[in-house]
Amino acid sequence: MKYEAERTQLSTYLSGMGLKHTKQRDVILTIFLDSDDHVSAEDLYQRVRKKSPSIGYTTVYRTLKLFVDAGLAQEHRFDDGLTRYENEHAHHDHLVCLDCGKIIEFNSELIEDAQEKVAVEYGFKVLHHRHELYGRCSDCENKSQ
Amino acid sequence: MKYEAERTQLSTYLSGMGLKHTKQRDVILTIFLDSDDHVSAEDLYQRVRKKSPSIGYTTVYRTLKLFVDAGLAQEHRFDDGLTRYENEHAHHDHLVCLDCGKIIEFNSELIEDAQEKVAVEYGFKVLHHRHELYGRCSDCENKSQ
DNA sequence: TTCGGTGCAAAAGATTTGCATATGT
DNA sequence: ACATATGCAAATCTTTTGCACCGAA
Repeated sequence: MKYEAERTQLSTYLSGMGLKHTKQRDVILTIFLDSDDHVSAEDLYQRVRKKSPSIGYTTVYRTLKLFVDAGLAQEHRFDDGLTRYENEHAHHDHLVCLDCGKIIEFNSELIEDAQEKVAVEYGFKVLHHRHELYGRCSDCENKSQ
Repeated sequence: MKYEAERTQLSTYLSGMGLKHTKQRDVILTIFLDSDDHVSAEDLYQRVRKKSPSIGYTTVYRTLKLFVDAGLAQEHRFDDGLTRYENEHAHHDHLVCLDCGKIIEFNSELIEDAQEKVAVEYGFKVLHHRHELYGRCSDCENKSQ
């Protein structure tokens, strides 16, 4: 079964907190895991209602918060003013091409290490971070020359 | 006179765009430049009304947008859901405390270098970037233990 | 005098909460 | 049976807009 790890993680969290495992939570989890990286509550609600029209917006909203608490999702606020939820999978950062809009994921041990040094310097405990490089990808750079 | 450069920049922008130089804009600019780095419209309004109670929230709000257009301020949305405006100065990144909301600025040559390595690796030309570390500041970390 | 600016009130957009009912344990 | 979950409606919170009056150029 797909998403076994996530289901287990949620179940563990639910029983550990004396919370219930409901049909709604199951449906929402499945659709959330199948969605693009950054869904808003509204996005997800629209997808959920196609599959289960009886599920309300509030439940989707509260379930996303639950996922955050359970460590399955991260909340992010972007410049369009919407709160989006990101499926917490292997950490990565982004290169965003301002010409073609392409988004490239990257990972850099060097950056993570340097970041940790900064955190230590300020006595700051980092829980998560966001790092985005905006510019021109190689394709667009070549095209414009 | 303090803030001469900023005043000139604003005046130039205003006349260039056929806009007017008003008392309100002057008051708001002065207080904005004297404020901490990351003020929300509400923050600034509270300070402004102490000095000039007749100035409305809407004017503060619209004036901040004006500052952004004039290149005097940058709009920034952090993950706490508020829009904040920062006086546009030398580049820096942010540490954001998820408990108390404090925002600390930092600069790291190490990170900038590591970032450049990533860019080269992907043939990416970086024009600007955004790097935020979310977590707990030393004060909150100590408090909770 | 003319056109942008201001301030109020109200709209809009998104998130959050209260409450009666439904449901998992 | 009991405590949590759900779904609706309504409240909040923040950002934005409409409009009549004001004021700088």
